[in-house]
Amino acid sequence: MSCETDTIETVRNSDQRMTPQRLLVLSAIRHSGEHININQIHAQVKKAYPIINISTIYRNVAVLKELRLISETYKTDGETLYEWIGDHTHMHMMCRDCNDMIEIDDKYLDSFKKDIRDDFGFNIDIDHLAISGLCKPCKQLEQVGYDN
Amino acid sequence: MSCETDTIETVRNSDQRMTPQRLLVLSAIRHSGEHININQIHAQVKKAYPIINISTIYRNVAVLKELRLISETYKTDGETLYEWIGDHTHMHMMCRDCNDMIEIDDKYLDSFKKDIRDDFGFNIDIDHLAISGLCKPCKQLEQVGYDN
DNA sequence: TTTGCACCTGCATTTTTTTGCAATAAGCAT
DNA sequence: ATGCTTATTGCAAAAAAATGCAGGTGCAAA
Repeated sequence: MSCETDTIETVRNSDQRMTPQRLLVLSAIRHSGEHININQIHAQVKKAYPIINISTIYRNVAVLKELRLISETYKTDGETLYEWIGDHTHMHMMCRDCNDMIEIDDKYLDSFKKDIRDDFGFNIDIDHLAISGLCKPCKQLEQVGYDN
Repeated sequence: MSCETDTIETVRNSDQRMTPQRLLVLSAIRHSGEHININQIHAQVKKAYPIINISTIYRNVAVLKELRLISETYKTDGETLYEWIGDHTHMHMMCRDCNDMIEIDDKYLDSFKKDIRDDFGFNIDIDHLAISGLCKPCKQLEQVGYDN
């Protein structure tokens, strides 16, 4: 896989080493459908490398996040999810009632980002935010007067 | 303080009770300058109520957050901060290099919120997000070719 | 290929956060 | 005021996450 090669280069070019453990963490995240949490990564990596320690997972995830190869999303219910940063960057909207998450293309942020850059000089990362709110169905339930 | 009265009503109207512990957590957050973390809340409450348990702080913070009296912000460096939700709602931009945080008025989100509501029916909360990015000074350093 | 240095790992330990449970107390109704 | 129901608390214990350290290992340079 050539994309794997890019990844390895990215890691090496930054004074970091590509260890088997790190590679496994990386591919667990990449090959999971979309979002994956620490325990799922651990379980996945264990299949190929049973003795790996959970702290190694934590530390590798921190490194990969730092390198911006993966994104970290704090769900509003507390869970932390990781995701491969591919080309279709997006953000997350999470419903505060049903906890459902929808993905929204980054293009919606374009003008917001521009305003912030113009007025504050702050350059927003197209990082993955879990923005909380009320999804359509829950909003409708609320309007019907059906409390919670 | 009449505002305190409103708060107490909010709590009572939702099947929750206003205990001395809860009130102290509430005012610790309210009277802190802006952001405050769990340990700071704990330390603050202890002054008036020395035997309070840290788990009580965690649980009260969760309740107050649920009631939307306080906001919870995950900084990109991992720290979790709490803040009283007053009238001047705002969001946070945190620099991924220097970790400095700036506050930005919610009005900047208005058109973004409208777009999301129109296209997805999702109603974004004016919650406090810590959006990561590069602040002006760090961006300039980067452009000078001064790595990290 | 070999060497050397700095990064990484696993393990043990500490710190932080969550949870179960019995006792307590808030606050509504009488 | 008093009693009753049930949320809340403190404590202990569990679970989750972070950290220190000594030995192992990637990998660039010789």
